[in-house]
Amino acid sequence: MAEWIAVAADPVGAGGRLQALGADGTPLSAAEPVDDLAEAVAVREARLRPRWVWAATDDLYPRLLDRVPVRLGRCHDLKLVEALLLGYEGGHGQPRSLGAAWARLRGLPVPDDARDGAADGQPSLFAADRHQLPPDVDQLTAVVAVHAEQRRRIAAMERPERMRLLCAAESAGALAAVEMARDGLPWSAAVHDALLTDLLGPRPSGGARPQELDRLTARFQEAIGRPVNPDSPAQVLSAFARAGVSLPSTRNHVLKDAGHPAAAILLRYKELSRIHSAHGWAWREQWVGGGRFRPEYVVGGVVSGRWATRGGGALQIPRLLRSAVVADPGHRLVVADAGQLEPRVLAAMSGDRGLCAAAAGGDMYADLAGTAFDGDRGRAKIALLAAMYGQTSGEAGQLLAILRRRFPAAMGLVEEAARVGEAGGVVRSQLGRTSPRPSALWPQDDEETADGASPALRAARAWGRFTRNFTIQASAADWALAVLAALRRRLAALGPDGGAPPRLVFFQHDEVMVHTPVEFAEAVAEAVTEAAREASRLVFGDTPVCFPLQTCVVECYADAK
DNA sequence: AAACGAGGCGCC
DNA sequence: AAAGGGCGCCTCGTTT
Repeated sequence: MAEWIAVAADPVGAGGRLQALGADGTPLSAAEPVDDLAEAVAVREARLRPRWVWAATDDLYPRLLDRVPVRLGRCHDLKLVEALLLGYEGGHGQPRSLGAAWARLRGLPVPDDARDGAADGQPSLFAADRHQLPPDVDQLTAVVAVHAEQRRRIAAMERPERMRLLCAAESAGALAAVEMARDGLPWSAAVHDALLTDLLGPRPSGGARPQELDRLTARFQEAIGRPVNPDSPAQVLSAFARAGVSLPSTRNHVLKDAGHPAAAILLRYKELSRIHSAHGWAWREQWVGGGRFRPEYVVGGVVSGRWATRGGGALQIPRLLRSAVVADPGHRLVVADAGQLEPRVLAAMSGDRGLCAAAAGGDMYADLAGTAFDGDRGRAKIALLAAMYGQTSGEAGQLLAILRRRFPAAMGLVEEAARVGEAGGVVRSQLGRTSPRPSALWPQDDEETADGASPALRAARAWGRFTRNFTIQASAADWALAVLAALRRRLAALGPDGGAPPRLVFFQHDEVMVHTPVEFAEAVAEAVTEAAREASRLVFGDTPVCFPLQTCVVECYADAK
């Protein structure tokens, strides 16, 4: 019956308290103590499918899952919502814990989030500490009060329905993040090992260096004529200088054009060295167990709404290693990737007629090339990326002039976002996620320099590029989160009771992966397509822009295209 | 010994 | 004319 139920876990033990809430957030009944919170939540989930209201998903949901294998449908994460609302209200960076929100509500001194368990990774002894609540404040009371206040704040906004959607999607993402961290990404140690051995030589014992890295180091030193450490950019630069090659840096694109035989060897060394140090045997020991790679996702870890990860570099799995991601026997991976998401977002947000027409089809860049760039798809792509990132150097400058002439509304949107940022203002995503303000130190000194670009001016322009990109990147994240939430709900409806249901196992900005028994694979692929359609309508409304989610069913991630 | 910024590169 | 946005994590080399 109750659509919303507030939850607080007891400081010690398995118990807690629940309280049903009405449509405006006010309690419908007295708080109900329960001995086994996880069991009580599971029972009510099955019966009522409410939206669970609690201090922080990353704190409570894992503890529930430790006791009962229940999957919850919906929640309202007070900490994540508080961060969204604070940002919207211009208060980025303020403490967002339950205790901080409570203190602001009551006009009390606001505790900082420094000892917030979720923030520093150090779980504190008592749940009350975790949420920064004073010892004399009842947690459930605070949950109910802060929740009601958050709903009031949302209702007062210009577009409350959009912020509600954003809060729901962010909270659903928090549920998914906990579940994905527990389920893990299928990872074949055998395939990974074969790959490493093939590239680096047999696994060295102790802390020894792999054969191939030693061999490449020796070859590089011979070619450059000095015993330099290839991992030291400073040593490498001076060695090249002594060999008569002056380089501005040791970056890949510089080395590619260095015109010295040692450069090619060094490039290969750097490629393999990175694999070894970032995703080698030591990495696997630390992050892979039981055939699963278990990273920890940090929802709300990026101001644009993208997720971050803690440990394991889950969002940087090298393409080279994707063959190690293999479905269990009898299972498949459904990999879905939103192609050209950001330019499509730009089209939908700006409503630019020409760009919308291009974004109605399957390959925007190709379409654009045909209408504005003499059939040159590569230039069309560079132009659009430059518009969204604020690039002006090289050929991008000319291409931007074409965009400005042909797609004035789209260019107007990103240029206005840049101007706002340069002036120290904030911009918002489609659903209302808000950019931070530039640091308080900015803009101060404005001493003119010879070329006219004072430090303050350069900083302002850099911030303009940030707000320009934020508008697009954060709106793309809005859409991706909405897809994730919609897909998660559809998957829950798919799975059998008791058996192994389809599971979300990976989410990376504009890409999702589901691990599923083979008999559900086609249904999962269908669910992905429907989730994309649903998210597009929810986030962008009635737009001609198409947001295709390319989906493929594979046994191995490397086979996804 | 630990902390930090810089340089660099993986992913989107 | 104007030096392309976001992240995590590695190593180096210096500072504390």
